[in-house]
Amino acid sequence: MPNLEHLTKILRDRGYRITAQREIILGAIASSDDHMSAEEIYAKVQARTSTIDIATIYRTLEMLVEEGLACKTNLGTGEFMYATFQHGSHIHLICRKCGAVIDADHSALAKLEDSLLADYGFRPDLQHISLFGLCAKHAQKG
Amino acid sequence: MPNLEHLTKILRDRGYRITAQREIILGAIASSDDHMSAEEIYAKVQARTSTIDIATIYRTLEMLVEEGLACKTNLGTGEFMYATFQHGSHIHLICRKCGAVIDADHSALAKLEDSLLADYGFRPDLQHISLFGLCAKHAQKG
DNA sequence: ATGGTTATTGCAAATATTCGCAATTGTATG
DNA sequence: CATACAATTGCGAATATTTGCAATAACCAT
Repeated sequence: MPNLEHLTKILRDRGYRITAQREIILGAIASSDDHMSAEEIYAKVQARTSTIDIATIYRTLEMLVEEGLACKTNLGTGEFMYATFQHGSHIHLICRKCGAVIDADHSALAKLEDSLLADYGFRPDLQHISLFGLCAKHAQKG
Repeated sequence: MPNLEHLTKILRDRGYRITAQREIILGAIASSDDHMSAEEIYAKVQARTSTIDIATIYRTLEMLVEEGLACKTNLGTGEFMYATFQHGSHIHLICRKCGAVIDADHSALAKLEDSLLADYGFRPDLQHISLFGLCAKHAQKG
């Protein structure tokens, strides 16, 4: 479960500079118990210091995603949601009719992960993925 | 394989009005052999008539996605890609390190589809999904 | 401690997408 | 055919995200 110190160590090891801005942003993310939008992270950071720019938030999130330390997920709300591994693994099922979001158990992805690695050498990030479709209610109607 | 007439019939049956704008937009999508971004669809439509607004393109795409007639996919390029069922089913595997996009066979999703339906009553749209992770090259390095 | 290098940042602008609203128009009804 | 209703549209503005650039600063070597 990555905490702030763990995250900064990994990033330093990979050649990134640990700036004050990044420590604050990583602190905001690490202290959250749910995934957040960029705007929510920005608001949390602004509560601490108003000098950090929203562009820096986006750049830091992009860095975390590229390093596999966070996931960027589209839940159909018009903004992306970000989660680290401390937020646990699960699938977001989003109904394209009513917008309901159902959290599904991660185990359904085990076979998929195995076959993508075996067939393509591809190691998917499946800790937080979102799948669109029809919920039980709307699946019955269609 | 939905063509223009097929698409308009489905939409009319579901209570949508078939406007001239929609026919042109659907025509642009139906005559494409690959998924396109909203900007690409807009450019194709502009080649035919310059009166259709980009907001109308987005509204039409949202309608198609909500009705399950198109999929909205994030390939990490900074814009969403849209595909209909005529574009065939496959998985887009996007490397978060180098951005490479690998098309994987759809069969890996069969079990997932079955278990989501059985366990949650959720019918996922899996014709075009994108999964981020590490390609064979970068998976070896990590 | 100092200087150099280059990664990083704030800011403004640009891009992709969505929203509010008044005007337009497709469809249904008489 | 005419009318009414409400869905749809164009337009401008707003929002979410990304980009370019000059200034700043983290890190390393001396």
